[in-house]
Amino acid sequence: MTDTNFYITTTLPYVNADPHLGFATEIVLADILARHWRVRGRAVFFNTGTDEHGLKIFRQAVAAGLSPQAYVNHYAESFRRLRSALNLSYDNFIRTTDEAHVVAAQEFWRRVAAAGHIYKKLYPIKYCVGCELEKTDSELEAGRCPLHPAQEIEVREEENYFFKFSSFQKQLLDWYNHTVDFVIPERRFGEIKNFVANGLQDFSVSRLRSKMPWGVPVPDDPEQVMYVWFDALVNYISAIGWPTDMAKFGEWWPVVQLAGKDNLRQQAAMWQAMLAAAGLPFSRQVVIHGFITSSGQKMSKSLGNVIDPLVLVNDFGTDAVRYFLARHVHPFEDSDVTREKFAEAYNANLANGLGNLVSRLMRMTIDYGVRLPAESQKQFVFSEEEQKFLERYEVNRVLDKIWARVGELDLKIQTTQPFVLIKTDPERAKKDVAWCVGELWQIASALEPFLPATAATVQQAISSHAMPPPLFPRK
RNA sequence: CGCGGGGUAGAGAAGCAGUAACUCGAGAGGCUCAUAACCUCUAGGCGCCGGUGCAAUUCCGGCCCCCGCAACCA
Repeated sequence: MTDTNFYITTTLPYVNADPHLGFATEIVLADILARHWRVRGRAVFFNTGTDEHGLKIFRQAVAAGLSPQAYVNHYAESFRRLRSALNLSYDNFIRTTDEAHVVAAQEFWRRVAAAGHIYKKLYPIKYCVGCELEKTDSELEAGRCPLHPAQEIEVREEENYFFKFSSFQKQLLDWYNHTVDFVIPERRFGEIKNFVANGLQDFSVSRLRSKMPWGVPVPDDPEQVMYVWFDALVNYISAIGWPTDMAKFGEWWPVVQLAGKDNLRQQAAMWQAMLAAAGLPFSRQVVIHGFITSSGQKMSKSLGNVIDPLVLVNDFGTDAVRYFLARHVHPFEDSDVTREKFAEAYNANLANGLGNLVSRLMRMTIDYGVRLPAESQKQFVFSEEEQKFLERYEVNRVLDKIWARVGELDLKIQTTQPFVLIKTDPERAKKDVAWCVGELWQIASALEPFLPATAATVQQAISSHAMPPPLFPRK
């Protein structure tokens, strides 16, 4: 990534369910950042896609009576639908089952192995005979499977490949200490420094093919497939041409990665160590956001509090959803979202705020015959403050600023009262309205990365001197 | 003493030593260009107990309560 180029990526969601609001938030944030940099004149490469290998998918496909490929095709499609639903401007949609990605993952493995960072060892796994499943420690309660507490957990040995994560501790810490803003926000950076400083354990990067065939084959070992994480993370480089198109790779790397807090380790430590092991530079930045809860609880089907982003889009419109996710979901902290909160923000800020402002101003503009000069319809720059917020990923603060301007404009109309003056001092009234329309143009321009369609509608109304349809009807 | 984050008006959310922003919601006025919209005013708050300071929401100590993580998972 050069000074003029900007490479941003979301994490690749695992395709074992339809897209949820959390991922929608992440990808909308990425889209806003991408659009904003384009406005500011940088070339942008915006990547997203789907993570499609692994045991969970394999099992669910089998349970659904589908081939894994058919199963992931179905979900990849459902994630692709987000593009139009949320008006996303990504440049690339990578699937980890894409041939080019599979080849890249294998090449990546070869390089890491050739550098001596992968080894094979026997690995004890905890197995619940009742479930017929391997269990992680966090799934066990008091050393027993919560579903089959009467049965002993069996320890079985399996031979897997391991990645020498532990040898990268010093390199990671050095990097962290020399890169002030590598992980954002700072609190998360502290967490990962702490984690790495406390010591790293090598992790398993393959699975027995006989147990789990749905993965990228390990080069030169027909018995094993890559563990899903190892292959999926490589997408960040395979998406920009590594290893076949190194010119393209050099143009865009390193990347700014967005991820949820559950992904901190994988993105900020494991993946960085993998890059180092392959002799590649670290990422530029890892931005960690929070989770979305609903009524104080994690969204889950059994609680019935799941909010489907596509339903919101259907009921309120694309820009309304983008608006809400960008301003009313905190960029870094967990946020509680309910349909009520959404509707409240919609009515207060979109219908009564922006939408109403456009109506009242356009009415006067047209009735009084006020036109915004063409040259005023060109210049736009984000204020320094707005730029700073965007660079810190605080998109909510930028919207706060923009909505403050909406409020000021409403106030301006109230104080100057052009609708009264038009009867006694029409010149004065028209001048005031002209100023207001100029400001409205600026507001619309600032809104472009956030609400692209709305921004265009407002600008179109101003330049064509025509009343737009109500932007956000009250609900 | 496993690690970490946090408790600011009904809700969300800034500030982090010197009259406690802002948004929504509530109450009372005003206006008429507008999507029963808009403007003004009002009520209401720093979890608890100590300490340091001229001054503490802000620093220090203790307590209480939430919430993550602890190697599957946005």
